[in-house]
Amino acid sequence: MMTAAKIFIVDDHYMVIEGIHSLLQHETHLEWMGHAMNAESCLAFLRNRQPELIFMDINLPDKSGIDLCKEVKQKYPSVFIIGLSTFNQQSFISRMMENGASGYVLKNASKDELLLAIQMVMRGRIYLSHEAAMTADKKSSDAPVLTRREKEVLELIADGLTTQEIADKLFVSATTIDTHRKNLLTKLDVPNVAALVKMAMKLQLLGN
Amino acid sequence: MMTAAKIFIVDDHYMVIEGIHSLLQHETHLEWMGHAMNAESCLAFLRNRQPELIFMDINLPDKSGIDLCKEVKQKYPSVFIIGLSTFNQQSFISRMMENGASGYVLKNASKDELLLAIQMVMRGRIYLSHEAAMTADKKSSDAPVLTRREKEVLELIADGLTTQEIADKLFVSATTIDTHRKNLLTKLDVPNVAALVKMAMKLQLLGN
DNA sequence: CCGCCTATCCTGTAAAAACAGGATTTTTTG
DNA sequence: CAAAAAATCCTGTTTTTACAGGATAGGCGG
Repeated sequence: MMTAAKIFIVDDHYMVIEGIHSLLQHETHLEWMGHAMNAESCLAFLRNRQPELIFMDINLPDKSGIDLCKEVKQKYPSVFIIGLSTFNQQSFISRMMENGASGYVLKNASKDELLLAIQMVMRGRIYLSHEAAMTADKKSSDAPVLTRREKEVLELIADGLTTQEIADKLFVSATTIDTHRKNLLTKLDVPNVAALVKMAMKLQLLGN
Repeated sequence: MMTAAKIFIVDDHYMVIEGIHSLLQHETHLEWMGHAMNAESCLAFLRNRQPELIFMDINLPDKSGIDLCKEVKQKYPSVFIIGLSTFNQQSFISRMMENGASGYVLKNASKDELLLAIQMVMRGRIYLSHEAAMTADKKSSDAPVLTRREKEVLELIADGLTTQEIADKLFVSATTIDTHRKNLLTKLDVPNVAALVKMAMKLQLLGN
C-alpha cells in the first residue's frame, strides 16, 4: 500500500474539475490538492507545492496544455501528467505524450477508468484511454505528419502573411519558406493555400 | 417558495454528470432525478418519469442533442431544456433554441451561473450563458453580410479552385469572379485568400 | 422614380504563388 | 557513428492573385 497520492487538476471547465473531484473525493489513497483554471495559476501553484500527478486539460485559455505539459515536465520532471480532453484528437494526444505526459483520458471516462489510469501512471506506466487508443491509428492514417517548422509556416500562411513576410519573421530566406509551402501543399495534397488552410482547419492542424 | 424542481441530465461525459450533480446536490430546492448517457435511454426514462428541467448535451453518441431536444419538446412540451456544450458554437446554440430549448450554458459555468440559469428557465425565461451571449452578438456584428453569390464563390475558393476555374464553373467571366474575390477580401478585411479561408472558417461562413 | 445593392464586365500593373528540379547543411535517431 | 529526416538555400518559368480604378445593367424598396 502506497501513501496517499497527491493529485492536482488544471482545467478551465468548472464542471470537469467538480466531476473529477467528486469521483475521487472518497478515495482514501488519493489526496486532492486543488485545481487551477489556467496555465498561469498552475505554474504559480507548482512554485509552492508539488503534486505527484496532474490532470491537465489540452485546451486552456492562456496556453495550450501541450506547451504547459512541456514546461511543467522541464521544471518538475518527477511529476506525472495525464492529459484530459473531450475529444480523441490523435494529433493532440501524441504531442502531449511527446512532451512528457504519461497518459491520456477522455472526459467521459468512468470512475473505474480514472482510478486505473492513476494507478498505472503512478507506477510509471503509460495509460491511454480506450477510445483514445482506438482512434489512434485511424486519425494518423489520414492526417499527414508535419514537422515543427512546417506547422509554424502553416500557421503564418493562414494568418495571411506572404512568403517574404514569413521569411523575414523567421530570419530565413524566402526560398526556404517557398520550399516549406511547397511541401505543405504536397503533404496535404492540395493545389493552393486556400485549400491548404481549409484542409488544415479540417484536420485540426491549425490552432485559433 | 416553489417546490423542489426535478432535474435530469443527458450527457455522455461522466465527469460532466458528476460535476453538475456535485454542484447541485446540496441545493434543497432541487431534486436530482438522475442521468442518461445517450438519447435512447433519455427517452426511455421520460416514458416513466418526468423531470421539469433537463440539461442536455449537444453531442450525444446516438443522436445530436439538437434532434433530441426537438423530440422531447414534441412529446413533453412542458419540460424545460437547457443546452450544454463545451464550446460556444453559435450555430448550435441557435438551432438548439429553435428546437425549443429555454437556455444554454457552457460546461465551464460556475455553480452560481448554473443556479441562475435554472432559476430563470424555471420561471419561463430564457437563459444564455454569458460567454455564449457574448459571442452571439460578436458573431453577428463583426461577421459581414455576404451575398448569395459571394458565399458561392467563397466556397469554391476554399475548395482550391482558381479564379478561372470558378468562372468556368459558374458560366461567368473571370473578371467577375475577380471582383467577387476582391469584395470578399475587403468585407472580411484580410489581405489574401489564405487568411480569407481561415477567417471564413472562424466566422462559420464555410460549410464542410 | 431614383438611389442602393448586386452582379456582371473591362484594362492594366505589380506582386505573389505554384511548378520544376535541383543542392547543402544541420539535426535527429536507430 | 551513419543513415534518415529536416531545414536551409538556389535559379528559373508560368500561372494566379492582388491592387487600382473604373463601367453597365437589373432589381428592389423608400
